[in-house]
Amino acid sequence: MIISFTEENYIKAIYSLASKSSTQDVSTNEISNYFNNKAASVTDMLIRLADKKLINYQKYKGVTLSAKGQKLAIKIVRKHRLWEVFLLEKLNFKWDEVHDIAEQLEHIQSDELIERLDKFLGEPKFDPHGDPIPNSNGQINSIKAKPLITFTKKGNYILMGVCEHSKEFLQHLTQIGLKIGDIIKVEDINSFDNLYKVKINNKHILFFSTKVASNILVEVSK
Amino acid sequence: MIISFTEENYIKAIYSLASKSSTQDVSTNEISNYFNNKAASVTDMLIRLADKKLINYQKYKGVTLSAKGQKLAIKIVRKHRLWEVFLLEKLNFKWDEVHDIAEQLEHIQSDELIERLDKFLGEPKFDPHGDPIPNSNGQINSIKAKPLITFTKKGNYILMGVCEHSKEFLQHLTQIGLKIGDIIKVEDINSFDNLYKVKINNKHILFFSTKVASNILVEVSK
DNA sequence: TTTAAAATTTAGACTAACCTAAATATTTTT
DNA sequence: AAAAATATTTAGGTTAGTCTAAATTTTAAA
Repeated sequence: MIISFTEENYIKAIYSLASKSSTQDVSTNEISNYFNNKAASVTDMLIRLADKKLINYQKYKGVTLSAKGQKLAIKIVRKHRLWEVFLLEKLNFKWDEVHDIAEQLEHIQSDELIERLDKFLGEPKFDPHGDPIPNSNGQINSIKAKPLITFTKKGNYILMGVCEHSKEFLQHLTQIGLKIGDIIKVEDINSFDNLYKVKINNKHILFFSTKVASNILVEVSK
Repeated sequence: MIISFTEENYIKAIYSLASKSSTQDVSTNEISNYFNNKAASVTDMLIRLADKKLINYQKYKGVTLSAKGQKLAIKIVRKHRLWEVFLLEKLNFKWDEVHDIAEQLEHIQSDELIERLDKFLGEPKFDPHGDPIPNSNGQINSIKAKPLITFTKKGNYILMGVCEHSKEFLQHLTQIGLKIGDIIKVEDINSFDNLYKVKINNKHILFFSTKVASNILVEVSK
């Protein structure tokens, strides 16, 4: 069965929206907001995706991915994240530059290519933003890291990833000198404005806004 | 200006047909044979490509690429050949496997990506089939190699490339133990059936049919 | 040089993926 | 529970890229 570029993007969007939202079903409006297109266009596509058995769709009730759709979504995510690693590690792109190119590369059709790329990169487990890379069976390491803001105690944390993936946010982190793997020592959390006073890699002091603190994923350092 | 995947393929086809044919203009029929589609579909597309100033088109007279179209074609060829090198050298694909995947990869849009890929690969001058890789300015090293069949004298030649790019032909060459760079010593050319008796790398004897001899590109070895 | 054959274009139709406007369902508010 | 607001679908239209069938132009042959 031929699945178009556009259909793949819808499947990925549904997967991503479902994982972010608390409810099971993804609504037509959520999808049209995601793509900045019209709800009518989304309905059109949902009918097509349902015909192809990629989603479970009931009029007015929203959609969930079928087993087949789920498998496809995870495969696309795997490809996207592997290509991001390639672009960063091999071609020296920056972590805020890799997403857009990987958006294109993820649609290349060749199972052999994915597996060889995976081996070439040394079977990485995480992409440059700290997101886990599904294995070839579609299994995904669930990440233990949580947003820094959920921690209210002083101590040492390690930066494991980000929730927010926008260029602007990633560039901001780079600009203040933060990267994945950095040790973040929380020295103080201001009780009035919730500002985090932290020391990075035992070197320089920074202050994290709640916006930063809620969008970086950390683990407690041992 | 947005140029679609399909439009790019037409530009590439016109480029390739023009370089193979003796006449200047490429006809509608040649293009429809190339794509195994209908002449009417081609006419439709030619009108669109002419609107975009990518080709010079006159009803019933065939087409040539405009300067803009030429530039685009060469860029696509550059991408295609660089990706082929990547697939062979880095991912260990065989030379008969790289074409189909490169057909997809050549449409990825990112000038930065091409230049970084080029550097990563060590700025290769030829692809796995011996075809020259255009540089970033669109200049192409013209190849001096000629089909073995054009040589009628005994002596030493080096296999520089192939004219025929089909999987079947490439697999045949691999199967008889021939690869680019091999030394071909022509020991005899049969005057009756034109069979070439050759010795490869001073080791094993082979016989080349005229089909093989006319589809491999060689240079005289010094 | 007129006729026959081949090549090419035009006309009209189809699908994918989008759109707008109108109709219908669902949810929220009063 | 009726009215208002919001969400969703339906109906009908658009463009890119394809098709078939018919018309036209060019080329080759008699």
